[in-house]
Amino acid sequence: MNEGLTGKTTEKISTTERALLLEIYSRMKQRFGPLHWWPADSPFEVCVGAILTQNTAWTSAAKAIDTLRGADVLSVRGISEIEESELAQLIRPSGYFNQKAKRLKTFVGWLNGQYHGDIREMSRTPLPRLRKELLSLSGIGPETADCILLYAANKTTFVVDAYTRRIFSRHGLVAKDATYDELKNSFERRLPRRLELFNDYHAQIVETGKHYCLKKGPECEGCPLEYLLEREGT
DNA sequence: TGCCAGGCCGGGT
DNA sequence: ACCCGGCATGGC
Repeated sequence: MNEGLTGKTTEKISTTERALLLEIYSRMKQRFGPLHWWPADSPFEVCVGAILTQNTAWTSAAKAIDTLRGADVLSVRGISEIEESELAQLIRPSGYFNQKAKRLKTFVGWLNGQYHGDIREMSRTPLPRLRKELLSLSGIGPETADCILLYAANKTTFVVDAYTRRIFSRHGLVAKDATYDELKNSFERRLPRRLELFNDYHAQIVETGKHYCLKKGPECEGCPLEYLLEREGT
């Protein structure tokens, strides 16, 4: 029986654990098709979206992004030059607008100072160092950093979010209180280290979560992972 | 009406 | 090293 994907570094990785994660991916992909995330027109918009969607429904973040685009501010220069208080008003629909305005300012300030405001230049930095730099910014935590790394900078890093924890714990595959890094390492050690796989795997998880694993709402009926529950028996 | 959404920070223990 | 209150709008 599966003992769960605990992420302990001493744990041996069996071929069946790897196969299980790949099977889960296969079933999600059969359900939703390839998703080729992230929904954005440019790598910089990915970064903006990653900050604006923190603990917020994507539809709300998308509204704020549309407002920014409409105000012709959805660019490194645009965010850099606009007054922070004015920026906050533009992104009101995304919630936490004062905090997020500051976080966007922090991000572009760093991007300008370190990489001449150039995402491609940023992306040439090796993954471990770039991840540490992002995490050092106030307002960029592990999930936001990994989203930027994976979907804007094309780094092969696995993104963990609320859906990942909820889906995999609901199916008895991880502890409910597993930390971010435990979950991330668990996936990264078991899965082939391929950019396209990491990219689409997280996208499939979010799609699965939105359809079948909200806190309230539809149970697992029709969920691509529903078959995993049969062995639980309460 | 109240709860929830693709987190994170800062201060306290 | 954890724990918690705060942050805020929009949808159901």
